[in-house]
Amino acid sequence: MVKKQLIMEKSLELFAESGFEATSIQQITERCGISKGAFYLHFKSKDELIYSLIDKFMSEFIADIERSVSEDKPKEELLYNFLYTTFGEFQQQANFAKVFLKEQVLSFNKELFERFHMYTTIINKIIFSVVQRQFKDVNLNMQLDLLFTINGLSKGYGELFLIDNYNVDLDKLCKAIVEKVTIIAEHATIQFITPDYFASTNQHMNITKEQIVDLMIEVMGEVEQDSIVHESLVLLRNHLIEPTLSDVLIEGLLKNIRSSSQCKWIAYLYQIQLEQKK
Amino acid sequence: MVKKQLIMEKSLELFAESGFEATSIQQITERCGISKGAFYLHFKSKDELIYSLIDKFMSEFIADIERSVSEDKPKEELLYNFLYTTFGEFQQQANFAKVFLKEQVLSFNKELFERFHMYTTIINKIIFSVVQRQFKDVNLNMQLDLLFTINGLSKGYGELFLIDNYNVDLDKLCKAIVEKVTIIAEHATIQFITPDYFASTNQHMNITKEQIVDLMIEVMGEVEQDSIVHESLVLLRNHLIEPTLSDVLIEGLLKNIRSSSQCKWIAYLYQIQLEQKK
DNA sequence: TATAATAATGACTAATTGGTCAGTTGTCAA
DNA sequence: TTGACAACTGACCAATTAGTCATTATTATA
Repeated sequence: MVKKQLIMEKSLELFAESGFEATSIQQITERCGISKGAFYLHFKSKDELIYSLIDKFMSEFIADIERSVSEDKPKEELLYNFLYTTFGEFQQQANFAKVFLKEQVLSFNKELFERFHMYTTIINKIIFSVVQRQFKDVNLNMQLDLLFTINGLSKGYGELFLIDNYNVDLDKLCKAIVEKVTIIAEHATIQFITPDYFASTNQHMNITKEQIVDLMIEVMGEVEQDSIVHESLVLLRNHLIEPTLSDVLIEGLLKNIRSSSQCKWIAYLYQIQLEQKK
Repeated sequence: MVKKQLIMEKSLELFAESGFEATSIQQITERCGISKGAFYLHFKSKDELIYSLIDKFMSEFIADIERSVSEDKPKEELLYNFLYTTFGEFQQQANFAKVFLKEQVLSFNKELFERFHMYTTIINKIIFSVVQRQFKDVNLNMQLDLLFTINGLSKGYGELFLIDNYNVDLDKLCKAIVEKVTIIAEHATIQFITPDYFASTNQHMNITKEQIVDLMIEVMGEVEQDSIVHESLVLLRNHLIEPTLSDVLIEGLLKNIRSSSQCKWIAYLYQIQLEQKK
C-alpha cells in the first residue's frame, strides 16, 4: 500500500506543475520509478487517481476546519479559527492547493465538477454556521452577504500564497480579514444575496438511482467485508431500490458511511437523491 | 478575413465548453465547417489562436474600463463605474469570461501565464488609481488593502455569473460592493499588504532582448507598412539593439504602438526590459 | 528446496493529437 | 478562354496518449 501513497504524492507534484490534463501517466510512473502496469494495479484510471486525491485531501481539510470551529470554541474566535486553519492548510499542502484552485474554478469533467461542487457546498455550510454564531444579531440576508464577503476576501488574499517564497504572517492576515468582515457586519445596509440563490446551486445535480447503486457496489468491493461501513452500504443500497427503513435509521446509516473518506461522496449524493424524492 | 472571425468565435465557444487544452483543432474546424489546412492559413498554431483571443478581448475590456473611470468622471462614482463595466462585460462576453477565469488562475503554459499576468497587472493599476482618487484620504498601505478587498469581493460575487440563467441585478450588486468597500475604507485599521508585494510580483519575468526583437519583427510583418505603428516599432527595435534615443522619445514611441492591440503585449515587455537595464 | 501466490514489468494497441503540404477549387483580369 | 494567384482541402505524418496483458521477478509458505 506504500506504493499507492507514492503515486499520489508524485502525481500531485506533477499536477501542481503542469495541471491534470497535461500530465501523462508516463510522467507519473517515471517520477515514481515504477512501470505503467504498476500504476494500474492501484488505480483503475487516471480519473480515479484525481478523485482519490481530492477525496483524501478535502475530507482531511474539512475535518480540520470542522474541528477548528466546533461548538466548544469561543464565538468571537470562530471566523479567525476558520481562516487560520484554511490558510494554514493552504500553506502546508501547497501542491494540492494549486491543483484545487486550478481545477475548481471551472472543471469541465462532469464528475470532477460535481465533486468540487459538493466540497465547496460543505465548506459554505461551515462558513455559514460560523457566520450564524459569530454574527447572530445580523439578519439572515446580510448573513448570506457575509458568506460571500468571507469567500471573496479569502480568494483575494489567498493569491498571496501562490507566490513562491512570499512569507505570509498568518495571524495578521486572519486578523485583517476578521476585522473587515466584522466592520461590514456592523455597518453594511445593502443586502444583495437572497436565499433562493442556494436553492439554485443544488439543482444542477441530475444523478439517477442506478448510478448511485453502481457507485455503492463499486465501493463495497473496496471496503472491508462485514465492517460497519460495508453493512451500512448494503442496507442503504437495499433501501434505495426498495424503501423499507425509516428516515431516522437512514440518517444513522449515512453517518456510519461518512466515517470512511471513500463514502463521503456517496453519502452526499444519496442525501440529495432522497431530498429530491420528497 | 471573415473566416478568421469565425474561427475565433467558434473556438471561444469550445474553449468555454471544455477548456483550451481539451479542445482539439479537429473540433474547431468541424464546428466552423472548414478544413484543417484553412485553420493554419489564419493561425500559425493553436497557441497563437488563444493569444489572439486573449489580446483581442482583454484590450477591448481594458479600454472599456479605462474609459469608465477616466479623469472627467465624478470621484465618488469611480468604483461603481469600474464594477459596473467589469460585470457588464462579464455578462456579455460570458464565453470569454469562462475561459479567462479558468486559464487565469494558474496557467501552466509560460507565455500564456505571462500574458495573463500582464493584463491582471494592468487591471490592478486601474483599480489602484480608482482607489487613490475615490479614497484619497486613506493612507497608502490601507489603499493597497482596499485593492485586495475590491479584487476579492469581485471574485466572490463574480461567481454568480457562472451560474447559467441566474439573473443578476447589476446596479444593486455594484452598489452592495461599493458600500462594503467604502465602509472598510472608513473603519478598517489593520493594514496587511505592503508595497514590497508589488515589487515581488514583477520579478518573475525573464525575457531576453532577442526574444523581444523577434516578437517585434513578427508583428512588423502583420502591421501596415509606413504606418505610425510600424515606424515606431522600427525605431524601438533599433534602440533596443543600440540605445540612441532619450527616455522621453521612447515613452512617446511606446504610446504610439500601444494604440494597436497587437502591440500592447510588446510595449509591456519592452518597458520591463528597460526598467531592468537601469 | 519446491510450489503457489502476488507484485511488477514494458512491449503493445488503437485512438488522437498538432501540424504539413501536394494537390484541387474558385476567382479574377487579360 | 486562358493563365495567374490565392483560398482551400484532407490524406498524411510523427509523436503522444490511456489503457492492456502475456511474461517475468519476488516473496511467502510448505
